[in-house]
Amino acid sequence: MKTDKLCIRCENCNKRSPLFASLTDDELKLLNDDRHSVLFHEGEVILKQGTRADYLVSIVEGFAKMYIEGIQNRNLILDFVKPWKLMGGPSGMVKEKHRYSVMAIQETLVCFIDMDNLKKVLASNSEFSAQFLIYCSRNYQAALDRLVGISQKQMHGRVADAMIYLSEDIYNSQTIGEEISRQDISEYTAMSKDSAIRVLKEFERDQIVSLHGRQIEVLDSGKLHDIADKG
Amino acid sequence: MKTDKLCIRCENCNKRSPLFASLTDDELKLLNDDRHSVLFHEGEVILKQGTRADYLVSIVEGFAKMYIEGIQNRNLILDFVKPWKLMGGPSGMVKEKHRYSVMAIQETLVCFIDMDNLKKVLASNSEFSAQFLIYCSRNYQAALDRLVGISQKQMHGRVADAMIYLSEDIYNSQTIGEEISRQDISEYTAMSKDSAIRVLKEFERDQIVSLHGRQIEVLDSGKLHDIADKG
DNA sequence: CTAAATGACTGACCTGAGTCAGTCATTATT
DNA sequence: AATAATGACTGACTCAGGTCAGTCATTTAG
Repeated sequence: MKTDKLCIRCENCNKRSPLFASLTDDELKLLNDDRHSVLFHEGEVILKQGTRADYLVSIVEGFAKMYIEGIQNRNLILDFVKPWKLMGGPSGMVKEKHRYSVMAIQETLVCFIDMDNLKKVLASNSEFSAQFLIYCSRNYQAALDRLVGISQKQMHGRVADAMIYLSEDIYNSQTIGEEISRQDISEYTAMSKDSAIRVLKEFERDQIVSLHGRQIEVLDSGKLHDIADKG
Repeated sequence: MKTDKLCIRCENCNKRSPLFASLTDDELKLLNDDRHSVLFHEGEVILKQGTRADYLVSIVEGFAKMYIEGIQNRNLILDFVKPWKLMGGPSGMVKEKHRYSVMAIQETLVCFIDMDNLKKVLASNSEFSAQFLIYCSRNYQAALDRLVGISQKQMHGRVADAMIYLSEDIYNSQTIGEEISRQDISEYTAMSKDSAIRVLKEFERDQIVSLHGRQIEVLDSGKLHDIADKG
């Protein structure tokens, strides 16, 4: 594990996480107590479902997936996460175990922030507390959206959703990188890997995407949105 | 609409909502400004998806369902709610429109609390703010649980989940009341009404439940849990 | 009192989507 | 260089679960 990339002084990098914008220097210092950075390699588990939620986890650099380990070893990917996503907040609030795992998809630098310190800052800074509440609310709403998508759309709609999400929100590009496997797509869309491959191939046949190995290029974003809307 | 049941003085009834326990009398008074109670009849919409989230909604008496109006008029019931459930918080925080509707299943008394007043109290009372955050986190976690249940369990498991939820969490009784229709069960379990009926009938055949009209009596809660766990 | 509407229920049918077995190409191992 | 392992891909088969058409019992409306 390399150390040269680790954040020793966190005051700077904290300021880049929009949520931390409202914190005073003193409050940032408090968060930095017991804070530590760790570099994870591809495939390594950053946060494991079932462990005690003692830390807030912040992605500083890299790329990871957040997933629930469900029934019979089936995973459900909740989100692909990049800087400056925070994780573990909701579980930390209720003093429970983490309800999901996080795994690095690329080399990923992560900061662990002590939950007790977070709570102190939440109690002392009402603006920060309001922002944090907004962040939790957005998580909730995103979960509701996925609930509807997964329960009411069929395969084509769900894959279209995934393509839109990945290209527009995650990659900000027509090209979805090769770090996303077919298996990942199937776990994000709640379907079997074979079915995901099949649908992607149909999209390629219909000139909606083009496939270069793992890399996926969105050719017709309009059609993608149509399919996603219709279900 | 009857008025004799309406809460004119809310200080008392506020104290029964566990979330409000940490509020001072002054803060309660602030919440009670612009607060109003309304009695809804069965089938009436208490809160409509898409309207501005200006109020926090609190169920004071009665029984309602919280549901998302999804694609092609298909609904997804998120929750059956009874006193003292709060709703509309997450949407209110992000100053957006409500992401779900709420409909009275029985005659239901509801309090509307002004969102701006709520925010003032959140800012002034950090203990309340922490409690509110916990409430939002629990909502989020419940949504994650449903996400896994709906995407990874098949019909029998999902209906078993619904029976357990209704009898253990909502009715606190082996008997699920006749205000829950088959359609409601199908919208809670994300399946067609016909399939829900079919599964319930199989459960009856297998002595797991007994059906008396709309009323459902849980006979073998152990078997129900087995089915729910296996998926 | 009759007619229409509603909701539980059932059987027949059909299709969306998972499973399985296997090919091919690429990468890792010895 | 040969072998094993991995992951994308495909076709054939199966089945869970949705749709449809219709019955029956119970309410509601005229």
